[in-house]
Amino acid sequence: MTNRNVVSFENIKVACKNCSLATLCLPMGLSPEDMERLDSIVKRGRPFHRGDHLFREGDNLHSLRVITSGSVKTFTPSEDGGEQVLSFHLPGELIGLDAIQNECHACSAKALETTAVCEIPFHNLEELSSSMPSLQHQMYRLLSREIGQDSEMLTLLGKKSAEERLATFLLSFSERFKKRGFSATDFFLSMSRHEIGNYLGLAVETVSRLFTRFQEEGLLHVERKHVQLLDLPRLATIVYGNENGRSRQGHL
Amino acid sequence: MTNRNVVSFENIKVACKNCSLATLCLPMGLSPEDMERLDSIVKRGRPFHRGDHLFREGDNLHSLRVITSGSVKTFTPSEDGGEQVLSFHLPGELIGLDAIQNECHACSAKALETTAVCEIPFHNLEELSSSMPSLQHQMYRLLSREIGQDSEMLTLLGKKSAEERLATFLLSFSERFKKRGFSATDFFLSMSRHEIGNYLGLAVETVSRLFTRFQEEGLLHVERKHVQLLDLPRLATIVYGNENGRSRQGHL
DNA sequence: AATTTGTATTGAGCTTGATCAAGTGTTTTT
DNA sequence: AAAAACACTTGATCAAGCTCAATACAAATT
Repeated sequence: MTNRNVVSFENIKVACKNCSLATLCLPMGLSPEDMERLDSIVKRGRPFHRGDHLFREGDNLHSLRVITSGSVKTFTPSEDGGEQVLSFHLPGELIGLDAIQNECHACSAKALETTAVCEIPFHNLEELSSSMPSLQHQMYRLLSREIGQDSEMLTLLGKKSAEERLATFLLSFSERFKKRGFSATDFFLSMSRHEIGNYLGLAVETVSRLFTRFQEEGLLHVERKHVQLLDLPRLATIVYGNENGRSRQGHL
Repeated sequence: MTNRNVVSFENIKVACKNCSLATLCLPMGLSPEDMERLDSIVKRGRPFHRGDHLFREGDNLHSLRVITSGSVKTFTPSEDGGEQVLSFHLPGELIGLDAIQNECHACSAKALETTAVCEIPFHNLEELSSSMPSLQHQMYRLLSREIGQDSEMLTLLGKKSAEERLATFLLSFSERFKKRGFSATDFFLSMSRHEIGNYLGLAVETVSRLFTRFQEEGLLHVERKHVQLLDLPRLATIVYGNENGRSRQGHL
């Protein structure tokens, strides 16, 4: 017997128009009618748990996914069990874009904590965007943004010191949490030191030492995953130069 | 008096359908009719000379550009005169994709030698792709490909040793030249050692030393910009591991 | 042809951050 | 509650690759 009072996940239908993330997410800038059309192809499934794969390298591309709560890392596994963390994703962010090229995922994605996502079947999205210029435009913008973000990361890995890398990392999360209505100075990082190091091209030990040093210098307070940024201006100075930003490596 | 026998650049109209790069370029996979429509919005201007900017960081996005001959580097200049080279582009490659997000170029592009390009006004392209699903699809694919390439570069900068970086660089050019009908083992690099180092996150001196060492080890012959790869298999071993690929830094 | 300027190579020494190793604290399993 | 597994921190040492410096070579300019 089906109990009408039981709310099953399949029945939970949070529409884009009611979603607090709409201004950060794919529907950004769409008219209410367009949003409704987009909404009709979006699927909202059951949540993933810490460590679950959202998809694996080599999987066929079925859907793009938007994080609605929780967080995710994307990474390219290598034969020998190692991996390169490509990025960490927060609510409102679209993942799977690198799979469009070959209709096959080029990286894996794993939930860092309990995580809910909206799935957008790519075939439907493509079709819909064909008849909805505003959606097509938004797709171009999001794809382009991803490229721009990757470029910043290239600069980080190519030119910045360990100190600058961690400061950049922390400020990036600060801003992203702020945009989502959370504190810019007090937050929990869902990933391990190991994953931070991997992402930033540093050894775990270096990350750990830097956290300790930053704390000694009064830049932040850290206790395990809980981070409180105590001096945003000084962190910004480390990242963007001025008296503090002592960058390695030469000019061209 | 206008001499009808003088061919001016404005009159040179190499259509996509006659272009040898069509299979690598934006029109890839379009039907002849669709290609014709795309062709109608493409502009072919006069060539750029070595050192000329195709566009600068901060310029408004007018057009995407495809290299038709020559080569280009894209880079983000930093206040202090330094720069991060983001990538080197060969004929058939589309540049300017990172500008779609803000309709403003996020990097600069400079010709490394005499270089010709096709310009595709983005506004027209977007409009056209709205009524041409195959073109929209191709745009999604190209944007996605760029993201995938950036990810590979992140792995290179985050995990690979200097040796692996240069070997990867050389094999990448080898393959790209081959795709364009040139020799995979004998080619000229149009960029300086400085630019190679910048791109690979290495000092010029390291690049120079590696070229010397690779030559001593019989992997290649190099004289200034002229490179001859003598042992592709061994270069591949450096890049993709096996007995040779001694990579720094740990697994997760 | 000679000078200047820019680019590449080579050497010596140093620094940043990796590696190795041990120890502490936390979480999960039994 | 104890044990095991895991994550993080801290210390000591080492090396890859950067910096500085000198030189060689090529291209451009006079």
